[in-house]
Amino acid sequence: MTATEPKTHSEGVYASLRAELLGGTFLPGSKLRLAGIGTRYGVSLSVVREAMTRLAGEGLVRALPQRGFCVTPLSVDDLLDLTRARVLIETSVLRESIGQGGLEWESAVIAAHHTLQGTTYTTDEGHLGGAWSAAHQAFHRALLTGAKSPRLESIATELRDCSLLYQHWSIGIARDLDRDVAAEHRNIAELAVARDAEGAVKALTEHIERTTAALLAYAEAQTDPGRAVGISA
Amino acid sequence: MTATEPKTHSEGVYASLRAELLGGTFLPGSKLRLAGIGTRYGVSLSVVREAMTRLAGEGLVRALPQRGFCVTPLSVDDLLDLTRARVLIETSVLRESIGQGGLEWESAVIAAHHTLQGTTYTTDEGHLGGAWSAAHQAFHRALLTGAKSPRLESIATELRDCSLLYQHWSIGIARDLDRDVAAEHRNIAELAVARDAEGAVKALTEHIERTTAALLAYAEAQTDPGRAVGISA
DNA sequence: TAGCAAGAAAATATCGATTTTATTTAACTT
DNA sequence: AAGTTAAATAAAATCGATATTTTCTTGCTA
Repeated sequence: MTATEPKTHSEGVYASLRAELLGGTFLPGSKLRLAGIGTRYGVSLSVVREAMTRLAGEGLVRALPQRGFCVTPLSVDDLLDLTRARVLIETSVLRESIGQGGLEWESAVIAAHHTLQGTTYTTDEGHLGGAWSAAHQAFHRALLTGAKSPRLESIATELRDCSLLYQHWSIGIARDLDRDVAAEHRNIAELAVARDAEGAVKALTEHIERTTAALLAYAEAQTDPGRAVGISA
Repeated sequence: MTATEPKTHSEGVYASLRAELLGGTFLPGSKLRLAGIGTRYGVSLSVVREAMTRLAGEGLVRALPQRGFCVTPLSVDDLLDLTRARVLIETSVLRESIGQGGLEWESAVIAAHHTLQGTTYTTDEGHLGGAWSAAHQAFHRALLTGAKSPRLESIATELRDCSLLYQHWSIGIARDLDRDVAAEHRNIAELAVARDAEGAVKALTEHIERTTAALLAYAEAQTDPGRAVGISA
């Protein structure tokens, strides 16, 4: 394991909580009681609060003044906005990445793709595997590293993390796309390394939008019980 | 005044501290002692810490594990990256804004521009006026509201706020650009409202890059004492 | 005098308790 | 029985104090 020892207690709780959130442990919109989390991690309220504040800044959690924190509630509107933002930013950065990336960038992309390919998609319980999620994020991140823009990279990553919150509530349909997704990734990687900017951008756009479309279809299938899976109309 | 009463103590300190930071009160890179700020605002360390954590999330402050917080240090590299990110995002959003904005958007742009025009650029002491800064940010924000994308708007605003940190350390040269800046704003507003997307994008790009160029020239003029104004090579 | 080490001082990170605010429950009115 | 108010409970926000860690100071050594 490459788990760097957290310098501070708060940092550790932040990281763990973040992993839980991105792992789909909590129901979207559900309340996060500070005391409970504090005792669970064996720390004081202060450190939970600090971790929460940080997560709120990233948009994974929402702060409700005088009412604590809750997991960011999902909505169709936000999913559409999020998708739009992701497409706009990730494609722009990918274009620059392809234009400026060197050999080390190509290698990173190929390596990340290889790792992704070799990682199982779901766990036994049918949930998104943590390892796959990590590899997936790493792959998309690698695509953008050629642009050498820390700011843009981190913005893109943050948005991608947010959209991960949505993906844990649709694993049913996601399974149907299993084969497609792998092909899409291979396609994107190949086009990027071949320096076909427009092709890669198109493939990435479709990749992102296809996921959203699947999520929307799933949300719609839940005619009324949108609440049940945490997606409010 | 439209100053909404802060729901929570922490919120109030956060807002005040934020205003101070964007107002150029502190030297970039300087240490922010929690105890001092706490007593100054008459609150406990906890609330200062929470405010700081939030500001760190926005990039206005930097958290140094076990060593507290400092104002985000400035660097030429970061300024270049920041500019690049701003140009990329702001122009993309502006394009969409011009494409989708309705009459209410046009009105908002015109109103914001009018306010900006009527606001004094600097204070007596030669510092950037708080009122002008606010009007300036509001104008640039108004330009993007037509896109109707909360996420993209807030990302753009956050980046613009970060770049504001740089602008307080170059007011000397900024004065030379006084007339130009006003003309640039008028130009951008007119092109946007006239739905000349490409023209507006070009004008906005130049506007942003011109400011950066001025800052870089200023930084370079400070041959050695980059440290003195908080800009490290 | 420069460099290092030990001790003192200061500052941060964390805790446990208090105060304040929201939420639930229960009693009461119409 | 529905709605409303009031007490009781639970939770969050804040505080003041303690434990750690860093930073500064001072005295020593080469």
